Amino acid sequence: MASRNTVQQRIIAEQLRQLHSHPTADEVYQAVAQQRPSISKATVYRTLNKMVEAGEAVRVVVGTGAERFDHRADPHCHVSCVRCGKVEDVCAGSFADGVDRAAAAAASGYEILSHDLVFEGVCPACQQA
Amino acid sequence: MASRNTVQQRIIAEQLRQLHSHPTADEVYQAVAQQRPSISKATVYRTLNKMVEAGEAVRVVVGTGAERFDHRADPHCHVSCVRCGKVEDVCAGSFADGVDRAAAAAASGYEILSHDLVFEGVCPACQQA
DNA sequence: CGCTTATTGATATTCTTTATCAATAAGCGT
DNA sequence: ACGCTTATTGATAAAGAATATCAATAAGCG
Repeated sequence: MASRNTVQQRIIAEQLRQLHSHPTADEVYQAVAQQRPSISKATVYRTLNKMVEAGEAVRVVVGTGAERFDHRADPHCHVSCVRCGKVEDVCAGSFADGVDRAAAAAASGYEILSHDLVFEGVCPACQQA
Repeated sequence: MASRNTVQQRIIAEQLRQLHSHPTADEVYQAVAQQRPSISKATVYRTLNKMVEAGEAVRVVVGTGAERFDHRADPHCHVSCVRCGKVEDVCAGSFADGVDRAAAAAASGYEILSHDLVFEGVCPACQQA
């Protein structure tokens, strides 16, 4: 028996799909706990890691602090606000990130599996203050 | 008196300049401690953060685990090996990363200050095994 | 309906980084 | 060269995030 389909995993996956805020593991836990108060934080961490490994989610590593998770598995990049810490998608629609994996592979000798592109800046809201 | 020129800071800066392995704060501490065993880990953390803030070093955030520091402050990107965790520079010399900050700014409304491009893959050594 | 065992929940533990605070020393004026 | 002020250090506690451990639970097979 390779793997089992548990309620916990289904709820976590669904919550992550609904959260478009690039939540931390703890934030996913908060959302899941609304629906299933008995869930353990360890289960959330385990399940999120499993989803990342299965390619069903993406781990977004931004600056310092906790890791964040993205329900979108298709290639796209992120902006994070250095003031408030918010993370958003960029490259929505027609904007291609222009990253040349082949060139990186050639230059490094690595077999390139993926890449992450993160912009740091100040979000529109924080530009006001 | 704005800031002081201390031996500790000089040793840390010099060690970081000599380490081209994108060391973690702890690895920098190990190197510095060779030369000044009485140094505190807190001082290493503090000084590295100060250097990053001053633009004299770069914090490289790669996958999970500890943060890494780069003596190079000029814009370039990184490859990390998903097997052994090693981090190396790419984009050495003529390879430009082709990232379009203006487009990201236009698409997001953010004021873009910097960007990080990290490739994940398998390094030549790990490809053997 | 049992049985096996993957998964869970609760908690301890590890690991990384920051906070605290008395002691030290950098660098100014004299 | 000598104090004086206070930025910086060293040692350690504390915070925070993620993983490890392990008995209890439940998924899904026959």
